[in-house]
Amino acid sequence: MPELPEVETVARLIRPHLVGRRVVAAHVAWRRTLGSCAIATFERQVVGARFASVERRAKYIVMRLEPEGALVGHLRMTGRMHVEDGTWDPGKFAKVRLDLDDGRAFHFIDVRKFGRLEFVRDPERALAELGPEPLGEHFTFEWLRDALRGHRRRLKPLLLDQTFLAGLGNIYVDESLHRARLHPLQLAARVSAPAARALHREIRSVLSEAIEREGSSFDSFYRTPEGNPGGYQDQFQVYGRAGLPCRTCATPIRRLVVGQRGTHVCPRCQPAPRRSRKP
DNA sequence: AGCTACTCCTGGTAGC
DNA sequence: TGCTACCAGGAGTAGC
Repeated sequence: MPELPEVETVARLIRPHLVGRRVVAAHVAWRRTLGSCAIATFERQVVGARFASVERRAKYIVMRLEPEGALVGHLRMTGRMHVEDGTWDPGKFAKVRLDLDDGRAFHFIDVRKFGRLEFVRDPERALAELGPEPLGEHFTFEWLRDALRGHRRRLKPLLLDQTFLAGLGNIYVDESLHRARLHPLQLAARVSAPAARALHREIRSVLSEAIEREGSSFDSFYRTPEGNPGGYQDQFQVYGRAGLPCRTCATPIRRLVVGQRGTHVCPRCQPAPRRSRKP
């Protein structure tokens, strides 16, 4: 499912097709994609506006509009964005289409309908609760070490919390924890400084490598705006590899459930914390 | 504060 | 072949 590397890929690939373009018409096939906004209101706010920029913040795509406001998109599990010629058929899962002044069209497509494309007047305020960007300058080893100390939560739920750190999802948390040799149930406050340094390093390298490969595709859902699958799934060490040998030590990867999320660990590389709960 | 459970959704898959 | 049941999960919310 789209996490930071997938969303970054989408933003990079749609940006050159959108910036400078004006919206000449909007078609909404599923109202809830717009959040709480009525279709007529959305159309009034978007039609006639011009795309000023396309940026990623956490797992959101922020498309600033002139003269005001922004479209804030979230792909959730199965959302896709495309910019295609006007004759292109987005298929039966099309949710929103914005016709552009160059004859092309922006499409928001979503099988499971969890994705969102919302108009907001003030994107800074709408996204104010998010934590730091893992690839940004504020996410330093020192920040992570100190932030972990201040929490009594377990590592995995904490790293998935977008108000703590913004952009990681289930896949890249599992991959980062494995590479840092940390167990997902480890209490954050008990992570040593050297382990925090490893976690900081591995989060950044996992995300950077995944962006280089345009994200991960392991089912039919995530595709880039050009229709291509990502390439990072070939690098997975643990995610989706339950029962398969660890690529480091050959111990079979185990799957557990942490916070209702499928969680993948190597029991040897990532020793369980003392006094960990038994299932 | 931090946990669990539930909601929203539907294609894919396992089991019969 | 065709049915049913269940699974995946990002984020929001409710309740303990």
